[in-house]
Amino acid sequence: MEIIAEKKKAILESTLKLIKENGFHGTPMSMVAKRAGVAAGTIYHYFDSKDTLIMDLFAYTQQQVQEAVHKDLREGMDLKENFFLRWISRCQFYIQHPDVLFFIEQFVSSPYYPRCPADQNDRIQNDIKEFILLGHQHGILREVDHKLMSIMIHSSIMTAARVHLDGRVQLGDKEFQQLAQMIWDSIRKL
Amino acid sequence: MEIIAEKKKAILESTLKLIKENGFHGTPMSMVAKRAGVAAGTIYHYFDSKDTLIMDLFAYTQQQVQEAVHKDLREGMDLKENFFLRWISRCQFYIQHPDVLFFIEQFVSSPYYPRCPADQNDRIQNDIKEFILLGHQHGILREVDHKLMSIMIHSSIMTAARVHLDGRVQLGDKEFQQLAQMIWDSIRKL
DNA sequence: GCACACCGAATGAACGTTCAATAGACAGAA
DNA sequence: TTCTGTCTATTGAACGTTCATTCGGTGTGC
Repeated sequence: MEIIAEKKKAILESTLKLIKENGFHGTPMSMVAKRAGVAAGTIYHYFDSKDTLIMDLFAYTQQQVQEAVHKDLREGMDLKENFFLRWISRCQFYIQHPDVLFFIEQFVSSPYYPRCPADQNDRIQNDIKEFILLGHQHGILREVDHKLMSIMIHSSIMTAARVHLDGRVQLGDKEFQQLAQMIWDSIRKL
Repeated sequence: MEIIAEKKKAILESTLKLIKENGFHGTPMSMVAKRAGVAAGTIYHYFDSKDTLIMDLFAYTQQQVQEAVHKDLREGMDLKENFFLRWISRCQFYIQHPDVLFFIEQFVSSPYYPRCPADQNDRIQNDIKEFILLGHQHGILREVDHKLMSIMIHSSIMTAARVHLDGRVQLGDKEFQQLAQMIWDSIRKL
């Protein structure tokens, strides 16, 4: 766990916010610099280029998500509880951090994504996958490729969070439970 | 149904392909012009700006998707058959037209999307929604907001197609059936 | 001779990146 | 303590490129 220099962090955070507001293109380096309270040149002290800034930002957000979800986990839960907790806390994280959600969405459907190392790609779904493997061992989940399953789950989480943030549908406790139940029913053996 | 001038269509199609290859930024108007076999200025005869070109392209792809799905529909299917057919044929359309999928993905997670009229936003899920309403009337589907449900369904389709195209998981007939079944089980009353 | 589709070089603004210059921190030498 | 040199962090004006857009002009059909 590397300690990130204050200015470096400021740069990452401003980029995150600006990309949410203006998209990848809409955010020139000069704007990032201004928002972060540094000079344009300073960015290049920490990052080789705009591209690597964005790639690094992806790794940075990944780490944030993972930490947030792990914080909520407890011992001694059965698989279903475990699933509900993971699904809901991840969804809530995205809702509390819209900039992270928007950035990840934009990143994964951009030409940047395929360029980053496969193991990092997958880290998004890593703890989901670990959970699925367990479920398969117990014979509770359907016999579906676990990679496919984990991606489908993660996509459902992001979609739900997105819909809520867009204001298209308000998600409260009841809806979280409903959604988690829906996805749970889609992966478990009936 | 407007008849689209040949050059206009060529411009739309090249933009679609180029955006798939290079993303929104990576595709300058000059490149679009070259690929479409027209002069740069010609683009501005048909479109006010790059922005409106992209917005129009969105409407254009929407229409393509809708036509493709409707072609497959037959009369006298029960709700489950209906759902399977819609889910699978839409997924297959995206797989056969990766550029459409990539463009839509990129578009909806960009600052362009919120800028287009709400009714057009929703047309993506329009026929899905119509189906859901029917299912609700028959008491077959869960009591979940139909807007939410239709978005979740559409997202599952796009995700599946995407995973297949990325080569992360090969989808054959068996997998399509499995997936449609999963999603079906997530929306129906158990 | 008017209207329309089309061309493509020219324009000007925006943007990523560079770099010479400055300031500060720190270590060792005197 | 003071001086000196080195290294790093930072600055922001300047550079060169790229790119969306414009516009004067050409060709074609009516």
